[in-house]
Amino acid sequence: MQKVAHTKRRRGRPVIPVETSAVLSAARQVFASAGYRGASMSNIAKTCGVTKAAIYNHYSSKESLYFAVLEEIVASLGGMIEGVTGESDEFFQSLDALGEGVVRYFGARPDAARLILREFVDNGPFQSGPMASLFDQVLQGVVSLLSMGMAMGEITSQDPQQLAGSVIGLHLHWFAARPMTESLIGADPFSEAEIDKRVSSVKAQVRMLCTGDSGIG
Amino acid sequence: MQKVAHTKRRRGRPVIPVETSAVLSAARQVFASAGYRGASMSNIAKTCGVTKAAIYNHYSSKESLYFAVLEEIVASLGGMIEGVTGESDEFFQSLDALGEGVVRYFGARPDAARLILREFVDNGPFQSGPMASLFDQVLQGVVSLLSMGMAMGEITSQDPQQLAGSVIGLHLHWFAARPMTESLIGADPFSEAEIDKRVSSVKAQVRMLCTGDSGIG
DNA sequence: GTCTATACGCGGATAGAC
DNA sequence: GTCTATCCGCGTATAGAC
Repeated sequence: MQKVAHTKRRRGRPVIPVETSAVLSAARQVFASAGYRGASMSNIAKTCGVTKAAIYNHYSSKESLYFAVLEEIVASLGGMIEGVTGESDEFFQSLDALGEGVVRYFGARPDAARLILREFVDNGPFQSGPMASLFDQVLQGVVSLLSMGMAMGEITSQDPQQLAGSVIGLHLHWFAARPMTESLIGADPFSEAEIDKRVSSVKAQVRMLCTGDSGIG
Repeated sequence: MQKVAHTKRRRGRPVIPVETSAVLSAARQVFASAGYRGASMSNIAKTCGVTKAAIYNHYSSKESLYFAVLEEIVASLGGMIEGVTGESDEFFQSLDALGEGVVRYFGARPDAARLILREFVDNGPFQSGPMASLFDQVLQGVVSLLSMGMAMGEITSQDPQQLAGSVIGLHLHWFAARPMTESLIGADPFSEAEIDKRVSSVKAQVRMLCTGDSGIG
């Protein structure tokens, strides 16, 4: 497919990055739904309409392809977080913005939460390998943020680690365990309407966990 | 191993279930840590000290062994839930007992939460196959319980499905994503001390989500 | 009932033509 | 850079001896 009329192939780096993005996208999808072990290069190749051998010209191994997928995700997620932090001076407005950002991010990218959660359930090579410190930083960042909220008197005093674990679980599980969520709400969790509902619920729930006040009334 | 002195083999069901339990236990462990695809019969066989062929005398296929593992888990979990329901007339005492029961169950069986969560992240054969209706019943049961609490005025009025999804996520994630939890608390989540801490935190958190009151003061 | 040996397919990775 | 063809190891499952 996608046979482009070409005369003699121009020299230098191609303007269109071949179809690396298509490969990455297919890989993301297959890794997310089957897991690292369950995914096969043949499957990924078929999904994006090339052959296995073609993929090996861009990625030296299955693992390197997998790493590329996860790197792109943590980079875009990190960028999103940077974008929303410091938007407001008020503590709970920042926390709301962060929660909304995360929910909308996972809502817009159905594979992301699943891939991240898999890394921890599988004790995967990305989270336990080169990026261990990066994930650890994120965790400690969440704990620090919550601890700061407690020190400021904004959050009811409690164990920040227990709170962090629950808040993260509450975010990831909804989008990662899709069949459960679908069965629960009887609708597509990734539809616009359902994402909006999740955003407002999560905001209220996080505030309830932090202060016992939903922040609505 | 486990060579029992025997003369002529007594007829009928053996008193000691051979070593089916050892196979099941090994299978549970390997399936939990590697996932269905990632687990291999050779690995399971090695773990319990028999050969692959021996396992096939007890279980006709890898899938049937996997099903046996999950059936045992849902049965014991269901039994535990039955045991704690109706222990008290007071709504939140029942809810506390249920939460504590679930946390202690997952805390005592490190593979359980992981296996259950995997089923939903993988859209696995157990949850999407013969036991779909069973899991659905559990989900609807949680929603019903929360809805009832709202009708009784015990729980602040909110979307019960959103609340159920978050509560379930909060329970499962902590024990299923072990490396994350370990990194978060810097200790073994399955140690007695940490389980106790989780129990009290979860109780307080669920009450916060339901009413905004931690129930402690 | 458990073992050894093996059939058979699939998955990751490479060689070499075009 | 992409293709076809192939190597090789691993995984499920079975056959047949003991």
